[in-house]
Amino acid sequence: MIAITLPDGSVKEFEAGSTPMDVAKSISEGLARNVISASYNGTTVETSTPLQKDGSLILYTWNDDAGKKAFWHSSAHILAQALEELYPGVKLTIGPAIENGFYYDVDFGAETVSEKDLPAIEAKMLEIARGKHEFSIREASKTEALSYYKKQGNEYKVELIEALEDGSITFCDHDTFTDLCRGGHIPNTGIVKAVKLMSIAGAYWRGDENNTQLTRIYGISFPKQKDLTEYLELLEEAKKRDHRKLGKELELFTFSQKVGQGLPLWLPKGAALRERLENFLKKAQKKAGYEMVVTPHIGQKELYVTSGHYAKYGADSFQPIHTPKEDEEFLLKPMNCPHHCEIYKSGPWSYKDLPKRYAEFGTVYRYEQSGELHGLTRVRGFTQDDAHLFCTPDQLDKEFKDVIDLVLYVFGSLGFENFTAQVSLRDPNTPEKYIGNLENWEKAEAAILSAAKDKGLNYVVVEGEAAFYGPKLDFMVKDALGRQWQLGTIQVDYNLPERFELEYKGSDNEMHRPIMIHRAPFGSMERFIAILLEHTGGNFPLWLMPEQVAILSLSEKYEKYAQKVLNLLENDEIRALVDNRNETIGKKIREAEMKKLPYMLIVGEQEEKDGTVSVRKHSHGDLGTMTLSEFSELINTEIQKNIVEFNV
RNA sequence: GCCGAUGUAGCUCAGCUGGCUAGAGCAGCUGAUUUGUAAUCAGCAGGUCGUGGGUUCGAGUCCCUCCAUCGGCUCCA
Repeated sequence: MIAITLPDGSVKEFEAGSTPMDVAKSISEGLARNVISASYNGTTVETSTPLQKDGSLILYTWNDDAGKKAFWHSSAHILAQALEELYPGVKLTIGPAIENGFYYDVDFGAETVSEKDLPAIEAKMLEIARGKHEFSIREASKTEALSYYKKQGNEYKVELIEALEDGSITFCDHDTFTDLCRGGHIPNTGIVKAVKLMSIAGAYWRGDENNTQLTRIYGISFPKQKDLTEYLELLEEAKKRDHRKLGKELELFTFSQKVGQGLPLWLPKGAALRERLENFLKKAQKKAGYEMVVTPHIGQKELYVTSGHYAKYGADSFQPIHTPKEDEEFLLKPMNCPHHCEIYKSGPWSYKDLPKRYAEFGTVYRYEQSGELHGLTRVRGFTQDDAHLFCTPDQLDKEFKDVIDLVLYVFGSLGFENFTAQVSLRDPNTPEKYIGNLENWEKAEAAILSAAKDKGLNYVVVEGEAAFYGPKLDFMVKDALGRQWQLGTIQVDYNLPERFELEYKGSDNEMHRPIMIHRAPFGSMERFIAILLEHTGGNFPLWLMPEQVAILSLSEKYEKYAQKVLNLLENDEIRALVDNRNETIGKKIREAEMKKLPYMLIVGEQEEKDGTVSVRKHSHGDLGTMTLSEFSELINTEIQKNIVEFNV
């Protein structure tokens, strides 16, 4: 007999060799029907794995993340079998579960498979699923495993197996299909009732662009057809919040083939929104002791040679600008830091002058690969809400923490609650990617980790995500489709001060090197506004709205009164417009609703007589009649509600 | 940059296997209407079918080049 501990703490005795499914059956028949995966002593097991010793068992259903993972991983096996049947000779590589669904990377050889082929593959998958084939794990020796795939001529699986230890290799079988697999499947294929193959894409073997490009097929599957329908509806809803679509509809920004790809053009309403955001941050920065600076959009090549940017990115950047004079080369600035270093260098500083905090909404240009451009979230010309802090080692911790507070203030004020704090460290295996010495890197990384810890941030650590000059604390936010984007960033840098030979005089009358903090709470205006658009669906907080109120005249007869209302609102610094077109009130309301105008004021005979307005709120409907001062108060209360002052 | 897809009027889209002067709705303009909480009616105008080449008696439709966009990969100072 073995003792099995369940998540509620209860311990039950079972015969050795009982399976998680047996345990589920002993608890309830309903659970046995729904259990699709399990973990034993912290390791994923099959529901059919015989348990031989005491331990703690967790049973998973579709409602658990681990259950979904097993479900989708198993679906990837079904996809692989379908592909083998439809495309004999296809070489399988890897097929994991992902956040939403699964994919399988395969090598089709000379054959081209496109989206048109997906329905046929889906049909095959469902046919296999309906066969209710059981998944079963078996162990295999390394020799056996190697010879199996060598016979198939599958060099990818051979490479994978060669990296595995003999004795730890398992295969998973179902129906006629076999795959190298470490386990974690649902009991049988029949549980998969709905499948949708989403897209097809190229993906490099092992994520390295020097390797063969494989074909990746993305899919998602569900235990009920209804779940799939709901998921697809959710995706449709998300598409409505796409910032590219909303940006066009709300007349915020546009692109022009003639100007060039990745170079956004800000329309009047977008520019107004942007300016408001800038002012919001400027105000907080002023309180936090920042000073604004302004630097040019280009700089001599030498500047970037000094900073290291030229060596690192020179070949992949916009190429140098040549002047009539020979041997003169300028680069479009890809970053503001070198310029700010030179500002620091413009005067001698004592430790009493530090920290210096130079801020600039600095526009930079980076030659991003064409396939990488994406609306406003990845562009070639963008404006960073940049600042560089130069401080003494003693000041570093406090300065860093103050910046964290500022970033949290910005995120909080704009409603970004679901962000991930990510400590981005260097990859110790690729030192050639970074400048500076190890000692400085370790100091910088330690500074970030301890500040993040002290601040109680819930953060993840990711190696290999650091900038080439220093580690970062990044604030990641997801877009409407769940893709993660880096918005705010704070970086500790010991290297640029060294390269630019920055100094200050210490209390010991000796020269010392300051430490530099790079930081951008928004990240860039472009990306921040894009993500803000997707989060709010275009319904920005009232204080940010380019237009807050539309005054809709019932007919042209009331134009004078509408104009009077407009003037009074403008006196209260409320942004309003008059719609006095020769259209029905229904149409004016409809258009104002579609433009997401927060408030509509309807004025007609009655209102003019009483000196009132009839108030309608976007997506809430009629709020009734009120006097203008009542309305003014209503709207100002709402505006104030959103604005929290930044306290240092 | 790589893999796959897409590109028709300002916007959203139709145009089957190549065949008369390329269509619709919305937006625009003109006129009528002067309106009470999500589309008033009528008329008019608007397109080198992304670009350049090719096949063909004939190309929006087939083939190639390039450009841009979309979904991924790689990259992201």
